[in-house]
Amino acid sequence: MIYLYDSPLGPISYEWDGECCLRVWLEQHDAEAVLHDDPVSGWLDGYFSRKHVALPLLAPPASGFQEKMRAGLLQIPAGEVRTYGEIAKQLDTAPRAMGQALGANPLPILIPCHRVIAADGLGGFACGLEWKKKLLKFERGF
DNA sequence: CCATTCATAGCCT
DNA sequence: AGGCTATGAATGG
Repeated sequence: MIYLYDSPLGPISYEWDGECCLRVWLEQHDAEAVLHDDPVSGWLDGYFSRKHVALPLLAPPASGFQEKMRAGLLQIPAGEVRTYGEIAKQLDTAPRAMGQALGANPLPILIPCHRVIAADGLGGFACGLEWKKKLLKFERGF
């Protein structure tokens, strides 16, 4: 089931099967219902009110690498950023692979892929650069 | 200082 | 298997 969450930064849709969060869109996808009583919306409430809430159960990573990447990203404190290169070194992989894996990440925001930027500029963002800018701007207030 | 090139590893078709 | 990156470092003008 896909739900819609109306965040201060824009519409967020997510698929929730009652157990774990399967995927997240940074747009009004094909939301079938508006619900505010599951761990995902609870986490989003916490995020946007700058409180720490435990992550809901997430869809299992598609690969072992994505699992490592997830763990690495979750170590980044809110309001801070890393470069693709730094994460790559930490995970003992190549910077380019990071972009690929991050772009394939089905769970933006929950997995804070927006806190990863290029060594010189902003880098890219699968769901639109505007979101990345907005999220980083929001997190600067942490 | 800008443009091009290449090494690199994981993802998609 | 081959092509495509949300990169980065090195090179050449």
